[in-house]
Amino acid sequence: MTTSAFSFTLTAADGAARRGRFETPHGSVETPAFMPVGTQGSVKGMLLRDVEALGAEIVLGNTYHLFLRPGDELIARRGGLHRFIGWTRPILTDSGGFQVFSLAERRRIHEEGAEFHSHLDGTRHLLTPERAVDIQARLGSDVAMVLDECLAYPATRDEVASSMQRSVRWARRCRERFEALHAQPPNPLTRTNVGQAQFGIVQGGVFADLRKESSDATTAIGFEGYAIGGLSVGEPAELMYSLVEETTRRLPEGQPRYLMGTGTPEDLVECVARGIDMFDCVLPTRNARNGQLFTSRGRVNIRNAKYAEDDGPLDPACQCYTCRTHSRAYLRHLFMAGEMAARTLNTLHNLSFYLDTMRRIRDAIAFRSFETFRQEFLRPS
RNA sequence: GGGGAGGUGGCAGAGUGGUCAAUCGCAGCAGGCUGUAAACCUGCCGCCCUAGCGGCUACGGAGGUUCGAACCCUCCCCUCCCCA
Repeated sequence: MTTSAFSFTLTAADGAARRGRFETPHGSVETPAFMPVGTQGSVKGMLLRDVEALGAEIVLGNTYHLFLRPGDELIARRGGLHRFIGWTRPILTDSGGFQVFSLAERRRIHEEGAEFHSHLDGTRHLLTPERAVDIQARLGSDVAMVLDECLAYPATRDEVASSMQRSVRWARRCRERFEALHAQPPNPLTRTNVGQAQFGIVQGGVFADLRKESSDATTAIGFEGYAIGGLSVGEPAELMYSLVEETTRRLPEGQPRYLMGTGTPEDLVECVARGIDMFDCVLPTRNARNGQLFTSRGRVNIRNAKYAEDDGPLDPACQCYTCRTHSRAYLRHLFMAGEMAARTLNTLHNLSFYLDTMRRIRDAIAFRSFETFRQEFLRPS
């Protein structure tokens, strides 16, 4: 059994920016791509029907969350995550490595894996690299991530080095398990993983030499794609950009590069400029639910009193349903009144803005006008 | 007419001699959020300002007691409840 269902093709380049497409068992994804986050099998505040209508070609799911609830075996019995949630396009699952960071006070980490106290009921669970692979195989995502340790910023060089080296060892174990699973004929619990790809994750904090060491070690293992993890955790944006730039230079040209957990609209443009092909981030969805909207003219906090009688659209340059249909005054009213529709309309807009930005980025690369686009985007009128 | 309860910052509601510009909540104002424990979190919220253990005005009104009153006393105004 091979992983031949996954392939990546570069179709254009403009400077370091790349335009491409990857194929999965559930269809293709145009890159650079933004992947809405659907941690628990739902993009919060949205119907997946509408996420698809916005042009999202792939969404995220999370190993840790889906393992705890409703359980990966339950999902496998339903035919896998796609069938379970009613999403026919590609899905990428994160490994739970981010929860090693975000739930730090509820977990203990050792060589074998990460031990969590469930945030739901306190029960103890051991997430090992092998287990993370098995769970994602049962979920049947198109792209599975290796289990890594996402470290907090700042951290000392020694802490980052030993953590990064452990992430490499974990990546090796993940790959071995992945290949072992694919070497066996599909069984009822793993048939969902046919054609699944696995991405390695580069760590190394803000230390360029450690990033380099991690890149080399991770690419030596060999994955279908490579992610850059452990960034956008509080370090200055310029530092992140330079680390992204140095890291992508060491990654294989012909394989997708995924910057995990990033970022602001500006981050997307800046990191595409440095060779990134894939992004995911909770900012558009979370901030939407909290009243902050991303627009062509900057961020809008719809709670602000100055919008109470603003009859204009949220973003005059946006064609999404929210902007075509409703005024800022109405959106503010809905939000202040705590109406669910406020969250949905806001999320719809923010995702639309992100996905539209990616579309424009792709077009700009294809037309070799990416640098012009970038200058205009970062200097909004 | 008789009896009872009460009037505190936008609302609601603590406080009942000093550490009270006054708990908590709501509403309001502003900020934050980057592989989602997040429809969440933080700050401000009498007025003024050089924003401070700063100045001023304050707990229905007017007096009074006291070194000191939102808290005690007197009178007045007002509200609510019960019985006639």
